[in-house]
Formats: sequence, C-alpha cells, structure tokens
Amino acid sequence: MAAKTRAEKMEETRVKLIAAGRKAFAQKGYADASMDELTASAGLTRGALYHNFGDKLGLLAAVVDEIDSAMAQQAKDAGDAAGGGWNGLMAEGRTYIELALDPEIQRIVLRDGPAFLGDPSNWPSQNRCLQATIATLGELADQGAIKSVDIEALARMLNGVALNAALWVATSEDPQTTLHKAISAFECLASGVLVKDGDR
Amino acid sequence: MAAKTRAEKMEETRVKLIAAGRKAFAQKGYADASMDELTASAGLTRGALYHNFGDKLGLLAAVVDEIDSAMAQQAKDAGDAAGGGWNGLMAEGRTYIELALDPEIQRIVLRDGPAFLGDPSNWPSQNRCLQATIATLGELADQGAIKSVDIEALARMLNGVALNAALWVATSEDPQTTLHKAISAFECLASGVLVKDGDR
DNA sequence: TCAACTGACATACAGGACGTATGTTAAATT
DNA sequence: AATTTAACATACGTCCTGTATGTCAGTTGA
Repeated sequence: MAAKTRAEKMEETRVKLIAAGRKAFAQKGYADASMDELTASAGLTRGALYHNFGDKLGLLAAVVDEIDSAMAQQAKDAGDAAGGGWNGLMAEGRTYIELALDPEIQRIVLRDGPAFLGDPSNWPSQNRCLQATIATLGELADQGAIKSVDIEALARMLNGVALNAALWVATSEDPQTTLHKAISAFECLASGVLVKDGDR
Repeated sequence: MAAKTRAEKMEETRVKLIAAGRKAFAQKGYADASMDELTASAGLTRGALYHNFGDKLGLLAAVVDEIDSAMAQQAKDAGDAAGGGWNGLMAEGRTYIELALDPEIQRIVLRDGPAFLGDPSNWPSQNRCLQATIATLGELADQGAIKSVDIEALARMLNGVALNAALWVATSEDPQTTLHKAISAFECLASGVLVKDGDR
C-alpha cells in the first residue's frame, strides 16, 4: 500500500491547487478569488499555495499554462488531421475558435490571463503555438503559396484573429450561430494571405 | 471673477480625477493603483471619487471611455482624409495600430480595460467604432466590392486584427520596425475581404 | 534502528485597500 | 434669511495578500 513519498504528496497538492484554481478563477475571476477559500476548498491552507507557487500570480500562471497547453495540443491535432499545410492552419484556427465556447477558457485564458500575466505572446504555451504557426507559414512561403510578408507578423495576426473570434463567440448570446459567422469571417480574412484569392 | 457654480466645480473634480486616473492606471496598472494615493494626487479624497464614479471600476470606465473615444475619433479622421471606402478603412486600421505606441493606451485600453470592464465590443466607445466599420463595409457590400460574409463578423475581425496588431507593436522591443511589419500584415489579411485579390 | 535534519505545510501577524456610514460646509431654493 | 440639498471629507469595518514563525512527517546517515 504504497507509503506515499514526499515528492508524490507534493505533486498531489500541486494538482489539487491547480484544479481548485481552475474552478475559482473561472467562477469568480482572478481578482475576486480569495486564496483562503481556494486553498480551503482543496483541503489545504495558504501555506501550501505560497510554498508551491510563490504567490497568487504563480498559481494563475500554472493554471493558464495547463489550459492553454491543452488548447494548443487540440488545435495541433486538428491541424494534423486536416493534413497540415494551409488546410491544417485553417483547421487549427477553427478548433481554437470552437474551444472558446468553454466559459473556463473564456475567463481564465482569454480575459484574466492577458491582464495579469501580460501579453499572451510571451506565455510559454502561446509561444509554442506561435512557433508552430510560423513553421507552417514558412513552408507555405517556400512553396510560394502565400504573399511575401513578414512571417512572424502574419502568424501573430492569424492567431490574433482566431483569438478575437474566440472572444466574440465567447461573449455572444447565441454562441452556435455566432460560431459559424466567426469561422467564416476568419477564413475570409485568412484567404488574404494566399497569393491566389479564392478557394483553391 | 466668476463665482464658480456647483456644477462647474463638480465638472472640475471629475476632470481632475480622470486625469489622475490616467496617470495612476498607466503607471501602476488598475489593480495596483491605490485610490487613496490617486485622489490625494488630485488634491481630493476618496469621498469625491465614490460620489462621482460610484466605485473604482466606475473611474476606470470613465478613463477608458475618454481615451478610447479619442482614439476612435483620430482613426475616423484619418479614414475620412483617405476618402472613405476601402482606403478609408485601411487608413483607420493603420491609425489605430499606430496609436498603440502610446504606453498609456497599451496598459489602460488594451490590457486592463478588457480584463476589468469585460469585452471591448460592449464598451460604448468601441461600439461606436464598430458601428462605423459596419456602415462602411455595408456600403462596400452594396457595391459588390467585398465577399458575401456576415458584415458584423467581418467588422469585428478587422477591428480585432488592428487591436491585436496594436498589442504586438505595444509590447515589441523595436516598435518602429514592428509597426511596419504589423501594418503590412494587417493589410494583407484585410485584402482577403475583397472579391478581387491584390491592390486594386 | 535511531537520532538529527530537512522541508512541506499550517498558523499567526502585519500592512494596506476598498466600500460605506456619517459628518461638514457651501451652494441653491423659497 | 432660513432651510434644504448635495458635494466632498473623515472614520470605520472588513477582507485579502504576503511573510514570519511554528510543527510534524519523512528522509538521511551511521
């Protein structure tokens, strides 16, 4: 019956705290989330929090990284399933937008994250996503499939459109209808990157 | 010597508080701005603040509205100067991006605003800007100049790209260089809206 | 096996911030 | 001129964050 080692227990508390953070930050928002209540809901005290994450922002960073990494992974999977290249890029964008239907993602990643952790471009998780987009655009550029514009700029704008579309869907009163409009508009703008306009 | 009426003095204090808010929010950020220090710097106390703006968020809303309205006005002027239509729309976008070079705008409008006041689309100032974009796109649609995609979605995405570009420029280490890249990428994506690709 | 030590976490404390309730004074009203 | 109103100041209560200290289980070395 596995006498739990110290490192195992510590990993357990980290998991508990991050889970409690996801709940509290999603429900009350980062600013209004009390660390007393949050840690108590995890069966702990603030001592565990400050020992493991340094401060309140440290926990937010951990929570955001976990959620955002999962988002990027899902988007990447969708892109690969679509065969990579341009179609893959569009699939990634669609997936990212669809994920914004989750209220937890809306509040924590799309709203509070940028405010309290700074520009998302500097998050480790977002950087990985951005690098992937840059790589794909680089291939397309080598094939002469896209216009000769700064690749990093394009990647950031494309990600930005997807993020903005996600936010719109998120705050919409009729998310399903808005989702379709947002995806269409996203693909419309994205098509501006292609050398030849249209669907081929 | 104009014995100041009560309404005049009240307007004065509102102006003072908003000015102090712009400074404090820009320097320390909304969360870390103390209302005691802020009001003291304006030669007042928190009493004036809570009487005039209800609460801390009320002051932020007033500050954001003032700044954002000025931004929208500048962008609109640039659009008119460019002759309206598509060229006007592009000029508006460029202006909006260029305005993001101001640190005050970066922090208050682009970062803290969305977090503490919610989605910018619901701000009165942003709504005016959005309505203007929708109107222009509507004209272009009537002329058959742009693709048949939901106008509101397009307008929101276009504004979103400009805002995202602004944020990128804002956090860049070399704003001037980044500015050019961002504007090019913005125009590249925007061109996806036109039925005929390219510069004419 | 046992004693000493390390560290994960709990508890107690200090500082500060927000919002409200109450007081004060100057302007407006009649 | 007396009264009322309201703009603002002052004082208070409550809550939260971060730190400093305490405690005990788990680890280590002989």
